[in-house]
Amino acid sequence: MKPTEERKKILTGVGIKYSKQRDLILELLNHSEMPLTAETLYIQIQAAEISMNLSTVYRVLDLFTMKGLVTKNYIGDMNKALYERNRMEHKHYLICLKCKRNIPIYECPLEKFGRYLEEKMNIDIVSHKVELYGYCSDCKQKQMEA
Amino acid sequence: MKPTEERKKILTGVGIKYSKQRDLILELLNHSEMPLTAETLYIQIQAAEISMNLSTVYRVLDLFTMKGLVTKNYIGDMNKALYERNRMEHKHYLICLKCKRNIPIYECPLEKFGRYLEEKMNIDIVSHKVELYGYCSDCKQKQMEA
DNA sequence: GTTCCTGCAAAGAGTTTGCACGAAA
DNA sequence: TTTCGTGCAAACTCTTTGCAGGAAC
Repeated sequence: MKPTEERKKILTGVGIKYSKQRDLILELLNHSEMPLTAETLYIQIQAAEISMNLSTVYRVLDLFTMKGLVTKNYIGDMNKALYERNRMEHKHYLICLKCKRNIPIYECPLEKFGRYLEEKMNIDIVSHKVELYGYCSDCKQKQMEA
Repeated sequence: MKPTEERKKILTGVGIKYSKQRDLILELLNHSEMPLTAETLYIQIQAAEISMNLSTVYRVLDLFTMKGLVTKNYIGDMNKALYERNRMEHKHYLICLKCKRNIPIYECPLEKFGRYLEEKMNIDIVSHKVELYGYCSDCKQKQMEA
C-alpha cells in the first residue's frame, strides 16, 4: 500500500473526505517528532509543491483535532497553539530552555499518583499534561564545555 | 501595618513604583485562590471604585511577571493567558471539565521522578508543570445524582 | 450531480505599543 | 521637578468565518 493510500484510509476511517491538502498536512504531522504550530506547518507546506491557504491549515488542524487524529496544546507562556499527531501513546516533553526543542519522555509517574488523588480527594481524573523545563543533554554538554 | 502599606512594601521591594492601579491588581491577585485572565481581573476592577484601562492591566501583569510577583501560563487549548500570584509554593491544579474551576493540589510526584530522569537522560530539569483534567468532587457528585 | 473543501478577504479575540498627560517620589 | 505610570487609540498577532468557486465521490 502506497503511503498516500494509507493516509487516505486514515481520513476515510474517521469519516472525512480525502483532499490533497489534508493528505499533505497529515503526512507532515506523521513525520514530525515534535509538536508544530500552524505557521510552522504552513511554511513547510510552502516548501512543498502543493500550495494552501493559512485558513485551510487551521481548518484542517481543527478537523483533525475533533476527529482525534491530532492533539492541540498551548505550552508555557507562548500564545500559539501546538499541534501534534495523536499516536495514542502516553508521553510528555522536556522543553529545552536553550534550544527550545521538545524532547519526548515516555515514562510517567502520574498514573499511580492520579489514582491516589482520586481516592483522597473524591475526584475523577480523565487526563493530564506534564511539561518539564530544563536543558537537554546537548545543551547541558555545551554549557559545561564553555 | 495596613494592608495597602504591606503591598506598597512589596512593590518597592522588587524595585517598582507604587500606584493605586498596581496596588489594586496586587490585592486582587493576593485574594484569588486560582489563576485569573486579564479580562477577569479587568471585570473585577470595574466593580471596584478604581477605574483602569485594559492595557494598564496587561502592562501591570507583564511587569509583575518580570519581577517574579506573578506567574503567567496558558492552560489546555485555551488561548488566553492566566495570571496568578507567585506564592513560592509548589502546586498544580485539577481543571474541572464541567465547571472549569482550578482546584489546587499541593502534593507532587515529580520531584523524585525528575531526579531519576536527570540521571537517566543526562539532562537538567529546572522546573515543571502539571495539569490534571477531570471532574471535581462537586461535579462528580451531581453527575452521580443525575 | 451532489456534497463539502478550499481560497480569499474580512472580521474577531487577545495582547502590545506610541504618545501625551498626569501622578508618584 | 523629574521620573515614570496611565489612558486612549491604533496596531499587531493568532485564529475564525462567510461566501463563492472548485474538487472529490
